[in-house]
Amino acid sequence: MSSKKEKVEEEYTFEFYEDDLFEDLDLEPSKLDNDYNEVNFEENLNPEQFEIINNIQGPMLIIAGAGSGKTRTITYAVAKLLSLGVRPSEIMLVTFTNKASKEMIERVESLLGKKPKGIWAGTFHSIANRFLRKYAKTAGLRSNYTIMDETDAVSLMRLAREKSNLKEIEERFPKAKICKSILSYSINCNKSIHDVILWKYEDFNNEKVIAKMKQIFKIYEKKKAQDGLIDFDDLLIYWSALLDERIVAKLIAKRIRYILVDEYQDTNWLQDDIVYKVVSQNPQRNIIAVGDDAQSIYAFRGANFQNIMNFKKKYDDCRVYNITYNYRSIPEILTLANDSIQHNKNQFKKDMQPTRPEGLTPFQVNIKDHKAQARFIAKQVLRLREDGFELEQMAILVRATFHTMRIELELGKKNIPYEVRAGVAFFEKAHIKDLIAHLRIIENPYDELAWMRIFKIIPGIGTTSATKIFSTISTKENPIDFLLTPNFFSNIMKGSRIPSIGKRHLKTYIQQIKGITAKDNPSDIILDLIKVLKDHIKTSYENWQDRLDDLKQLSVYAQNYSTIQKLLEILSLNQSDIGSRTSQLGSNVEQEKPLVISTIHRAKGLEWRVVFIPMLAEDMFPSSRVVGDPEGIEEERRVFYVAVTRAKDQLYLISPAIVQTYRGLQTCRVSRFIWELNPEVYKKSKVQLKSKKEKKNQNGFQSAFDLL
DNA sequence: GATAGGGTTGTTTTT
DNA sequence: CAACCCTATC
Repeated sequence: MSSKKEKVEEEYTFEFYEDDLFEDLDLEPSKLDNDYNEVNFEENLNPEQFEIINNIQGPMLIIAGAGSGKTRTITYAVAKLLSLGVRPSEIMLVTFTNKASKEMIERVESLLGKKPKGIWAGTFHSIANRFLRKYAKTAGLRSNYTIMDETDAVSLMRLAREKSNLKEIEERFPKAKICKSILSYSINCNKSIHDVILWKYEDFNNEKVIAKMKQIFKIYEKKKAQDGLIDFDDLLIYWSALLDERIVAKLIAKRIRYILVDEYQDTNWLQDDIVYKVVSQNPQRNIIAVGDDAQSIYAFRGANFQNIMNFKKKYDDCRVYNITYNYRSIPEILTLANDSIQHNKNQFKKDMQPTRPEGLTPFQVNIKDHKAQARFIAKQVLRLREDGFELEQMAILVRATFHTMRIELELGKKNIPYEVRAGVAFFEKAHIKDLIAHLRIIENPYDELAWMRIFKIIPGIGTTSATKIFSTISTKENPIDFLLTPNFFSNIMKGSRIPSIGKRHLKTYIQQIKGITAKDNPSDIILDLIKVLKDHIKTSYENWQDRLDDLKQLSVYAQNYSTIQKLLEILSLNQSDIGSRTSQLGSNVEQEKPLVISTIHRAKGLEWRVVFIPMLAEDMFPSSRVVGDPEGIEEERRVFYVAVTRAKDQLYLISPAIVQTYRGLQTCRVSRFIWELNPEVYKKSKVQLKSKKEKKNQNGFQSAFDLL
């Protein structure tokens, strides 16, 4: 070991710490244990898939169309590797969400009859986090760093922006959110700030603005370092940097022998580069990349589906497999999807082949307005339920969160249970964030964003005082204790003009928090914090009862985690999985599984028997901000494609003529995604359904098409 | 000087 | 419906 250490000092720029080196992470090979169920691979896979899992070696690229059993192929590949005796800890399985990762591992488990322990499974971000917790010091990070979610990151950028003395320049200057996004593009796409601005925000192409922005980014970086905070991009950056360090890279190479990456079309430059770095450490370069360029819908996050095509160049001995058979949808739905996507010029040609027998042609409904649209969907849902479709087998897939409002209202009226997977997650709400801020302070007392939130809860303290207090305590060894020193306000904060009520409140408030920090069970800590926050919640929100219930729910949720750090990590890395809203209250009775309302982005990888796509109107879907930008339109069309290919049996495409926006009512034309289609791939539902359904309608339902 | 409240603006999608 | 900017008030 000592020779290793010498080498470190000689050759490498990173500073190494003994425990980093000796700990060898979780990379300690898991016990060889292939006492698994025997799996009949041949029986459960089609010949293409079977061939793939029998030849796992070297670089492989699998272009798998929608519904082609992509997830199945990956899970079987993992099972195959394990049954061949590969240790779980030698496999890295990168998925697009942590939920997907969990589900895949569960499927592997049910195949093998045993949980494979120690697989490196998760998103790029969560795997990065696992490395960084171990190698924090080596990477130059505080070991108790806190991961900010996107909202936090924007808030911090806002602080940086305010601090930068914007008055110096006269030009219109982008808001914090835009600044953050420019920085992210720059990092994730390997482009300079200037290039990003030329590419995405041409309006701000101005020397002074760019110079100022760079200055803001510096402040932002500095703040992060001082406060012990990191953002999502940092997780990738630091991971990437660790991989440049040969000792770490070798360690990883020694242990990780197989890399599987799902949804490769949605990787960005940095992620692609990280994969390359991990793979090239291994002499055999075993990597399986799975993806479908037609389903690339995350360009706004820097994703570039060209990564798939470049893959072949990057790994010249790469074998490419195309899986075009579709097991999910009826031929009519595939025909529509194929017809739509061929309008994308910048797309690799690929037609999905149906395997299922014929069914119903997709329905297209032109309808008066958003209200009629909601009524139509609700009624059709009820009717299908009568016909034996379960609610959970139906979904309403929307382009943007605000498209759900009217529909939710209507479903509520008709007593249809539903679950919304869109929009602001449960713990993004102000009161949840407030509570979490307290946890963050307990974990990391230098967390500026968390302190600011807490200070502003105290009446009489606003942004200015909060900033002052923070800058005073943040340089101290123990900020909480320092704040509680007897002469804190009389001496240390002498110059400030905090009203005496504020001072008093603040002291008692912090004292209460301090009392809590002694405990170590997150759930109990939350219960105590709720008591502390109660007054504030009661006086600030009219629906304080609901909000307190939310907080209690959070404490129940926290029971699953043994430390605050774990809990905080889960909260920031699993944004979408936790926060879905349900219309059902009280869950003791056995309930019907609800209908799903989801954004199309969150519906990725899922399927339902029946899918409704509302708001297919110009300026809504495709969104108005994308009109005139050919690339933007193509991305929207891929979003449409993803939505369509979620449907197994029935598809409803709905175009309202009048919609509600924040600006009032707006008339709109039918979406190009409808009119550009060959008219034979869909049927105007007016005719189709009326004739078929009317006889059935003796149960008092008004025909949905009376609305037309 | 600083906070609190009101009016105005502009809203995709997510790790 | 939240962030932002401006103004009345302490």
